[in-house]
Amino acid sequence: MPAPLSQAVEDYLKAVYMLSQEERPVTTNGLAQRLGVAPASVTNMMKRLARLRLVRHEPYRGVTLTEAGQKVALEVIRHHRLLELYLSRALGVSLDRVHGEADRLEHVISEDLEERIAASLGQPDLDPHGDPIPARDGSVTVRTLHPLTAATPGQRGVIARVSDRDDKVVRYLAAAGLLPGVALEVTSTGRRVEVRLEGAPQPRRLTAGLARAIEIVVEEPGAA
Amino acid sequence: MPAPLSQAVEDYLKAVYMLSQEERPVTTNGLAQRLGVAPASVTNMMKRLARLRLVRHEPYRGVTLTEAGQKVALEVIRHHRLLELYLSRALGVSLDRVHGEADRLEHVISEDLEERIAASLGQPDLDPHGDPIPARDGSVTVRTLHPLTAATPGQRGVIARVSDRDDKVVRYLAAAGLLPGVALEVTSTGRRVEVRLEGAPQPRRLTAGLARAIEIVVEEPGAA
DNA sequence: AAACTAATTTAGTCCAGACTAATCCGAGGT
DNA sequence: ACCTCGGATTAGTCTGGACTAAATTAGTTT
Repeated sequence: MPAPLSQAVEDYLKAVYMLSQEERPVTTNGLAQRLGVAPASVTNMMKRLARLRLVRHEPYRGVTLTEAGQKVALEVIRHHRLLELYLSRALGVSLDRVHGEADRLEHVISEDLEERIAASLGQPDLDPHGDPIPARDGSVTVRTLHPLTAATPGQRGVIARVSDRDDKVVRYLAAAGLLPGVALEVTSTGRRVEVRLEGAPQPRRLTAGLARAIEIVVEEPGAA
Repeated sequence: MPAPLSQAVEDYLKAVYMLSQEERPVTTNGLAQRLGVAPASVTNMMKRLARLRLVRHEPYRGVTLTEAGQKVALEVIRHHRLLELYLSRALGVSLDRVHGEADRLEHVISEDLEERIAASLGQPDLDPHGDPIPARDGSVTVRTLHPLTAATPGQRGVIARVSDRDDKVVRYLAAAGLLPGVALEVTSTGRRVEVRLEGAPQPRRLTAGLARAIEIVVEEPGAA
């Protein structure tokens, strides 16, 4: 059996996967920034991961995950998102804290525990921020979402995802009731987006940073 | 604020505390064996911990925890035992697996999560093996228990504790129904101990290794 | 095509935590 | 008082994972 992977290795692989979802190619600097680490440290680790056949590293060009590397990344992400949902649902941990807690727990739970958590949640497929939970076999159900920043005035929709990157942002959004599942109408766009929550009389203005953290599913007026 | 302590440091402090409960002085070899590490590594770490004022180290004599060191150890043990109980109760993890799982989780849960777990269990004071869970303030309620190996024939009692050191042993005992809370009568002692469980017609013979893992509270015939 | 710039990689260092091999105490038996 | 022997410590090495400073490369600009 292969030696167990360190927490650091898991973190790097997870970061490569997540960055590759948002921008190609995945750069050294991008990873360094995401991980809060010096670029040289990233290069170093990428060489190690390449030796382990977990990534392909084209010097100066970027990095991609191999099959094996992606498998590890998805496993860690599955842990992370299951834990977020579990902590939120079963223990009432607030939405802005589940991310940090899960970041540490994700590396230490056994497959047995993972499965028990998944079972107790009914094999869910979305975490509390609206991100998909990869299945045990590594498959991910993708939804096509619309960033709130790209909405047009008059559009109605439902919040589908709230980025968990910055817990300050999450804390603010949660306090304002801007959570996955909440219906809203976009009343004005531009530098700042204005939305009116379902049932609320007043629209509410969001800073660019807040709006960027939200994605919605647009309501089809006459969908089947 | 002091730098956060590494997992290794927490493990060593926990081991010092637990060993000191069973034998004085706490020796380098004892720790090495307990931690599955070479004696030289222990000496090394003890010097580091002494510099951090977490232990007092008398070279060639042994080691004791300082106030600060004991506080850390009890905190980790509290985490460990709360987690064991939680995993067992809330997620149905089997008794022989909770220990290993908790050994990894104990280092990564926040104080907030610790408190939520404790609350959801009703601030318990015993873990599923019958070991006391230290309170938040570091106080530990000690019970006087009798090792099964020291019992005399005819004594009746209730299993109060099952050592979690060796999960093979725990697995066996759990399968045999020898768990905390179970009433029994000691039918014969010596090299091998024989006990009859409450309601069982046949006594059951235990190897020395199994008997050593069990402690009981002896039934007072006419207690007030 | 040459030069500049920003990103990347290399080179060298550090610390934590483990190891082995060699040395050193200290307690008990003579 | 001395020797011996097992436990403890020192000395030296290794690996993982981080850092800074210096060198290199790719892409853009002129």
